[in-house]
Amino acid sequence: MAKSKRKSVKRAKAVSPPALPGTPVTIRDVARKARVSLSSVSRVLTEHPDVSRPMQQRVLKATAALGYEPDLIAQSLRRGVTHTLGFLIGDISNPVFADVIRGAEDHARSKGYAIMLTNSEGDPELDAKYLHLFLRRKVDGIILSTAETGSPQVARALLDPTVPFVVLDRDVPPNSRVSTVFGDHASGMRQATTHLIEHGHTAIALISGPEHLKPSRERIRGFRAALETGGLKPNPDFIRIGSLRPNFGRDQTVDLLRRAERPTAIIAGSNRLLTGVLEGIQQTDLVVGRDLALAGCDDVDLARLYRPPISVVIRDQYKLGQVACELIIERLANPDAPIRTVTLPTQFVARASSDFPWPPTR
Amino acid sequence: MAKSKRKSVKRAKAVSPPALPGTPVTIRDVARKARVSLSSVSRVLTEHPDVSRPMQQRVLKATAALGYEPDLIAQSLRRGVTHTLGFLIGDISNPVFADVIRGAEDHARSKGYAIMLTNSEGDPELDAKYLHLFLRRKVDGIILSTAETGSPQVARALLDPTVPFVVLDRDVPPNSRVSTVFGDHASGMRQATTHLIEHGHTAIALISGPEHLKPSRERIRGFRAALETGGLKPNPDFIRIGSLRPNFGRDQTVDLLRRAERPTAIIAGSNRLLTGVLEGIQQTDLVVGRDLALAGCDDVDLARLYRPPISVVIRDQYKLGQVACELIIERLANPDAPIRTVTLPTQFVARASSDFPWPPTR
DNA sequence: CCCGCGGTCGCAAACGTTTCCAGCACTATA
DNA sequence: TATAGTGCTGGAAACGTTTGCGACCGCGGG
Repeated sequence: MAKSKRKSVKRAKAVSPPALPGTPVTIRDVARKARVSLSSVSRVLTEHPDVSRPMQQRVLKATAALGYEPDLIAQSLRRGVTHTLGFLIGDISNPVFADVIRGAEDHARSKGYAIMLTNSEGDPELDAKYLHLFLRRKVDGIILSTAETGSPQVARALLDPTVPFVVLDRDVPPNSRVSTVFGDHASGMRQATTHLIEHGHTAIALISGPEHLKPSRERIRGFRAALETGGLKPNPDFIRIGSLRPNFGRDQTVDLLRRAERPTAIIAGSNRLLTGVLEGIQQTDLVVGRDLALAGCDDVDLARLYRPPISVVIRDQYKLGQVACELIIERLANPDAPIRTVTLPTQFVARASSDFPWPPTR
Repeated sequence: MAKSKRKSVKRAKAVSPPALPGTPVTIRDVARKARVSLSSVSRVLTEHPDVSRPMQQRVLKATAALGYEPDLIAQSLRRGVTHTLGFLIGDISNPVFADVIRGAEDHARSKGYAIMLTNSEGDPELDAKYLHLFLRRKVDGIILSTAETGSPQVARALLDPTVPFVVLDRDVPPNSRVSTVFGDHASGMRQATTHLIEHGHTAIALISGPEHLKPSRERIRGFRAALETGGLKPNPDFIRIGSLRPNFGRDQTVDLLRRAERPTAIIAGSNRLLTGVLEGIQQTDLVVGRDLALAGCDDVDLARLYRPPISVVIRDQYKLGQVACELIIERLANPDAPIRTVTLPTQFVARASSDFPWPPTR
């Protein structure tokens, strides 16, 4: 192997930005150019202490000259770590998830992790299937925001997880060894309900998702608590518990508003229900802010820009994603770190859709 | 050239099948259990023709018994293919991207690909940086939906791509060897403008993003074309070209509506501008559907549920993501497949915000 | 003079696959 | 009977890293 000693101009000083990745320059090429062994190159680049300064310099120069960058796949195989997190999302169409993903992705990236995203479209079987795929892809941790109904296989995976898990706003089986992040939905809903009571409403309806979903359950709890505190007896007919789908919100709304004793205020128990509720209201001839008061959940564009603007229970969705990531990376850095449960606050924001006295002065 | 007599004692021979649940089961365990060689196991599982039926059966049985599944990282390293696509998104907060991602992810998954998502938050430098990271992670292809302003490094990567690229709704440098998917924004905007003209409007304003963005440029083109066809002279003061940010929409709207000769119809040239335009309108005392007509782009919840519902130019966002994925996977399956440019249709949907005669009969 | 000892470095064995290649036992053809 | 296939199998070399281990060197202490 005769090597033409190409005394090229020492362009070490000169910038060497080219060599786009994908070009197959391996650690072997660097070793050859620097006239050292593979292991030495590796040690220099991983900042192992056993490197002399002269060699370090030679290696660094060669690395820069060739534009070498370690192959992350090979690194993963050897180190058993992929620096990748899986984010399993049950319903990506929900606009709040844009923020959650953004929060998670921002934080992950800042810590050198990439996020692999998959969407189970509300199907519990797919939840299990894609979870499995994540594990086969050897992700280092998993963020789980599952469909409405849990899957037994997913539940089993949570009992004895092989990688750090964090579950968003969902119940987990007892004795699960996973972290969780919850929103304090009860508190926000309580504030919203109290707000309506204080403005004179006594016939308040809640349209909510199913009780087996923690957020819905909490909201119902907050709603009832506020009624009790306000000295109102809950009218069972005004509590419509069913599904999170917009159609449910629409149908229940139409049904509520068409009866003789109709509620004077409606609370939509999720942002997707809110769109249904609005559709339902539009099917009657009633006008929000005049004929009835309305409140919803999550600060989506729709709520903020509707006319009148709609009061909502807000939470920091970006932070939700961020905290989820933090919990995982914390456990990745220190495998003995404890399982944690974080509860994020919610807050009611009054807007024109409900912030007027009832009955309306006219 | 056998250099050393490799008499290394395969110590693995002695190890017994581990029942420890934490221990990963590898192809070696399967081979041992089925009493065949590594290569045979691999051949069975990759459905190589050179396998006898008895051996196939033994291997399959052992595989099932041990619950073996190939390590995807090792497979990637060996095969040089990761079955992963990178999706670089400039602005994940934009609600239309939920559908785009869903379309891409659904299709990718159905073809055995996973999607790695990253968000550059509109920063061209981050675009370049994360693109680079994707390549280091050895993704098989990249979907690019970049920030408003392109990065020179990204542009350079498009000229001589190392993996299949597809660019969404953005100009690419001449001679780029990448596929693209465009929306036919000109057509939709032309329909919208014509609709307004036919309803009696002669003073129509367009608030648009910058001309260096292909979608904005196309929309402006469609707008002008419709005016010309309708025999109207474009009023330069009514064409506000600037940014896609909601604040721009708001400010321009306020400015337009506060002048003596105000437009009787406004078209928002993107869904994000629409939110700004609505804010702006709310700052005046004008009412959409009575004092002015309004149209926007993209069928976001806000437009559909606003009161009155807002006319929009729609496109199939889910399909946008899906087609992007298809183009990449097509080229992955057949590396000689040609670069393609796909244009997806847009369509104007008239709603109450504009679907009334002007001047309004009253 | 010998020994031990940091400080460096290279060799080669992993990590878990796929795949080239050679070898074997048959069978079919000449 | 020799020859040339076939059909199936195992060995071993990759893929590009990291890292345990041993070796070499120069040096100071006994």
